[in-house]
Amino acid sequence: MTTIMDVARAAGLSTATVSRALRSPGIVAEATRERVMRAVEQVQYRPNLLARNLRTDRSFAILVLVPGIANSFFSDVIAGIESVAWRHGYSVFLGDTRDSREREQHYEQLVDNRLADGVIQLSPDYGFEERRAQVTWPVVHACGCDLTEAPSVRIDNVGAAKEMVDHLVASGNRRIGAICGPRTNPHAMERLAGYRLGLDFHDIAFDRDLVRYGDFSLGSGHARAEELIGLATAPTAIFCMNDEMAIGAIQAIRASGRDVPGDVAVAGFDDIAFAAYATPSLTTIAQPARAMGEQACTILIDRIERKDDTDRIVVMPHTLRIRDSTRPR
Amino acid sequence: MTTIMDVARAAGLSTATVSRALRSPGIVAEATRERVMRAVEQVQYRPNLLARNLRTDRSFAILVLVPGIANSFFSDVIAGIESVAWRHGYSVFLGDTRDSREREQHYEQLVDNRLADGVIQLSPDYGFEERRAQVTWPVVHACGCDLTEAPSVRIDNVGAAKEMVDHLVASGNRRIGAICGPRTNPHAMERLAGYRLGLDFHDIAFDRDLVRYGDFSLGSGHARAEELIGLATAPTAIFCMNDEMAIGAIQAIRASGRDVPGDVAVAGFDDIAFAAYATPSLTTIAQPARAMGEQACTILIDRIERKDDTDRIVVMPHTLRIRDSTRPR
DNA sequence: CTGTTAGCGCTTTCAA
DNA sequence: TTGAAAGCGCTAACAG
Repeated sequence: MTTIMDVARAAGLSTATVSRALRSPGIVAEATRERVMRAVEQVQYRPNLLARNLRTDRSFAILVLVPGIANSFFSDVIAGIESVAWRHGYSVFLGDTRDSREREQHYEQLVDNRLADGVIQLSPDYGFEERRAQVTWPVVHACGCDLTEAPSVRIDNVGAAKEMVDHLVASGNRRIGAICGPRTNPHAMERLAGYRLGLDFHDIAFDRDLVRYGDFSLGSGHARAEELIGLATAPTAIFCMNDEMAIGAIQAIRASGRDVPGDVAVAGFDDIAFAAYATPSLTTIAQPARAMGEQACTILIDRIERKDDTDRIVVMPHTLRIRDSTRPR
Repeated sequence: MTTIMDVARAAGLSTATVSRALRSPGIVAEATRERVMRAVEQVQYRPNLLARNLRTDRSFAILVLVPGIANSFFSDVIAGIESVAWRHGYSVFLGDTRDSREREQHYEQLVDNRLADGVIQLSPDYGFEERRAQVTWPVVHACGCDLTEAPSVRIDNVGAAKEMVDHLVASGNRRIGAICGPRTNPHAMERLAGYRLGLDFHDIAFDRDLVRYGDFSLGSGHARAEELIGLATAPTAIFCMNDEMAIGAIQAIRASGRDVPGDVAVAGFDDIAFAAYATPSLTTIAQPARAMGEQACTILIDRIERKDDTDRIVVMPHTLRIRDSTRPR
């Protein structure tokens, strides 16, 4: 393995000059720089970033904490993060927490140990924030909720969910079921709050029997939908708190011989790529997943490089996308 | 920031002893170890892994090169990689190459620069292998093709595609279209080869008009399917080289007023989570994505740690999963 | 079993 | 504009 010493030797210069020529080309003489570059070529020099990072106490890496990489929405957010990180010369560590606090803390050690300069948290879990005081490195939430502290980026989950209920009511539904996420999930709870707000607004009594709790997976959407349509007074519409559950629900409803939206309308949340290609195409709330990742990463890098320390909370716009799964009958 | 010196001072020991107590607890006296641990607590010591890695010339990180993180199949493979890496104490760098050679090479610098110990390549592109001779770090392919050099893990793409054709023929189809991936993609080409093999086997003439080229996306499946069903002599079955395109195709076919599988049967490849929940549920070839990632990561770590240098090519089993989208009429 | 010491490869004063 | 030299925080001989 060649080192900066080899380059110095080959160029007949000191290591300091080689370092300068490589890092701040402006401060060395033109001719010197060329000699260095030639020597670099000649000995096939590849800087050892481990050494540079140790010396400068920077790693130019960020850690992304994601509850589950296989989730379509999250992978879109990550794609956004990656593109900004790439543009700024940062690498990204992927930390799949699987909603486990143990894994999360283990991964945070990367920052503690100087292997990463900061973290982007995709989980809305604000429990993280309780330890915020002891956390010395920069953190930003890419998918925050109302209670998430700054800096963070999020959408108005409550407002979006209420809009969806408005739409379902406007389409002729008054008996509206919900397939929620886990009770411990802030996104799920905020969307549920928006759902209740919507019902109240339209003077529809809340019926706890019409609310089921899934885990954001296709399978749970399927299972919970079967329960709902099996009810004595089944709902005419089901609002699922993410698209995966909605797609699972559609399948369950059709398998029972019912039509979507003919017998039961179904709505989702997120607008993942599959939503537009579901059969029938899925009405949902579009979150700008990619842009949220880009925003979060920009904020994080600004903080790492101390270009901006203001505690921003960026609320991104969402869009109600009406498709066939809720077309009025 | 506290260092190993602070711990040594607090414990009244040398830094060497502290290092030993932390790294190989067995070789220091019980009492000493306890003193160290107490001191670590007391000064809130967090080892600087940058320094350790520099000293040991290891990074305990691997680089995963993926053509597109948002692809469901790839994110499953990554989940498998991550779980094995985690178990062995390795972190994973995510390199989204977007099929760009420039990005790929940029990311490879991480290994060149000692920030990663090895790489797992998810792209089947064997062009990478041409440079293999100059590549000094360990590489393993998690989704190889026939031409991929060892070490790699893959499935029998040709055989699997042929099996699918067998199934379609057995279900009463003789006019079978194909929606392929890009001509430059080895997986696409191997599956196409299997498709032709299947046709030959059943004495069905190959009709180039029945083969369309997409890019593995939902949208391209939709577009190419529209072309196929618009043909004067439209196919009675369409074999898509991945599930995304198959799901896009199903939507296009149904939107045209035709029934799946009634008028046109549709098959996919991969068996991503959405396949079983498509409407109708999608017949496909199941690849053990997660297990492939696990295998690849195990092989890579074995090589990094020189526990096993044999040039293995692991061929994983695939499964034809017959679902509603191809049920015989 | 523990301490002393010499670096790992780089950047960055300080002097020239 | 360049060089000498110190040192980032850690590990691993080598002694004792």
